[in-house]
Amino acid sequence: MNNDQKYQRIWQTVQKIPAGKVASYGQIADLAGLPGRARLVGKSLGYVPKELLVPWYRVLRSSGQLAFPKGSEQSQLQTGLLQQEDVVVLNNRVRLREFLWQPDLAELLFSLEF
DNA sequence: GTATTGACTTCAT
DNA sequence: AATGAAGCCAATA
Repeated sequence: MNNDQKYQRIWQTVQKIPAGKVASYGQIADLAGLPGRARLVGKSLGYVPKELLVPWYRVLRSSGQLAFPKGSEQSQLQTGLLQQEDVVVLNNRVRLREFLWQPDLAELLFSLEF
């Protein structure tokens, strides 16, 4: 399996995150069938083609922290996009107890059909 | 080949 | 709660 395919799977998986919810890099890696590859997920989100419409901003660290430093250009953009869908971002962090995406696995894996 | 890098995660302070 | 070390692993160089 080549890189493009891995990236495609990651992007597809990220597209399944519903508006108003967030997921962690590691979680997306697992769901995409690439366990242990959290860092690859981050990398691939930097490569999303602009015409593809992947909600990269719904992906955060396992701690709920945004991946970018507080106050950075990117973190501000991400915060804005999340707040547009009523996700509360406080101090560069999202409350996972409230906003973490918890998909039905059987349904999700079927809908992905790798 | 080896070495470094990183939109990460976990565990121990 | 915050910080840092160690672990992680594919992609690059």
